[in-house]
Amino acid sequence: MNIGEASARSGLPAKTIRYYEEANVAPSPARSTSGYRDYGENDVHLLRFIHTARRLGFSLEECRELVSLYTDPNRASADVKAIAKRKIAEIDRKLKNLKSMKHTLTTLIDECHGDDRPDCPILKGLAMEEESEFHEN
Amino acid sequence: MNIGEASARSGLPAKTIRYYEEANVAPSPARSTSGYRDYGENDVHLLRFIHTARRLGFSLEECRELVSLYTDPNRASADVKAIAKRKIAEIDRKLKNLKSMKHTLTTLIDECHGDDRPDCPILKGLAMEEESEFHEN
DNA sequence: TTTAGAGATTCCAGTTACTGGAAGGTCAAG
DNA sequence: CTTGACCTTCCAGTAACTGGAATCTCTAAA
Repeated sequence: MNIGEASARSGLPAKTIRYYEEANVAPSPARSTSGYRDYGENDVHLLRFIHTARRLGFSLEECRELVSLYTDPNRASADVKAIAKRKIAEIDRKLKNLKSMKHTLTTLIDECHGDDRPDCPILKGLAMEEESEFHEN
Repeated sequence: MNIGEASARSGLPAKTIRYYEEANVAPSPARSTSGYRDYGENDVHLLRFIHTARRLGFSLEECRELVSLYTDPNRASADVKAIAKRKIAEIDRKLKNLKSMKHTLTTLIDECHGDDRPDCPILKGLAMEEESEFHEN
């Protein structure tokens, strides 16, 4: 099948599929005489696999790792588990920071009357001297 | 004060301060005869303001907006409130997706025995045909 | 048969928000 | 006077694409 169909069936834009191929994440399929990429069912599976991994927050680098684990019949599931665990820890950090951000903004908004008067607690809150309760990204 | 001190006092790396200046987010301070940037207290306030806004998840574009609101004595706090509200909605979307990601990964990990056997539920989960329960980024 | 349109190809540029490094100028201390 | 820390500018690179230009190729209709 052409890249358009592979795109429709994997959910990845054609441009992105080409980019992934260039970046050695997605497979390099056979080419037709006219140079069109020709994908098979297995390729679509792999593209969907990558798509899902990306949406789960894995970087392209991690996807490369995951794909090689996926295609390697001798892989150890312990390797995969370790990657997934690292990812969860990272997600927890992000959740923590986002919650803190939301709290700060919500507090700020609650204190803001939102009229046309020129003093605004949100701007004041952003300008505060002390460190806020969240650190790092 | 030199950029190094402004950096220490605002928490922003010197490189980043220069970049912000180039990007019209941070102020362009006066220069000494030798070309060194010379920051004042107000500049440091503004840099801290920008730093906080960035950590709260505002893009540089939004920071530009916020800074102009901050420095404009005729600003309406309603404008600021609107930006903050947009930001909160965005944070909520991110929280939702991250939670969903975490749930999926946790489920996958729980099912994974993590030994050296070659079949791994995580990889299987990633390869599943059906759409997962989360959509968009 | 021609022709229009969709879809394919490659390559180049731009995005966001920095970060690193090179090459060189300046400043204060010893 | 030299050393080392600090400053300057500029160039390149990062991640993960996205958009656009110029150019094929394929299919179906007039």
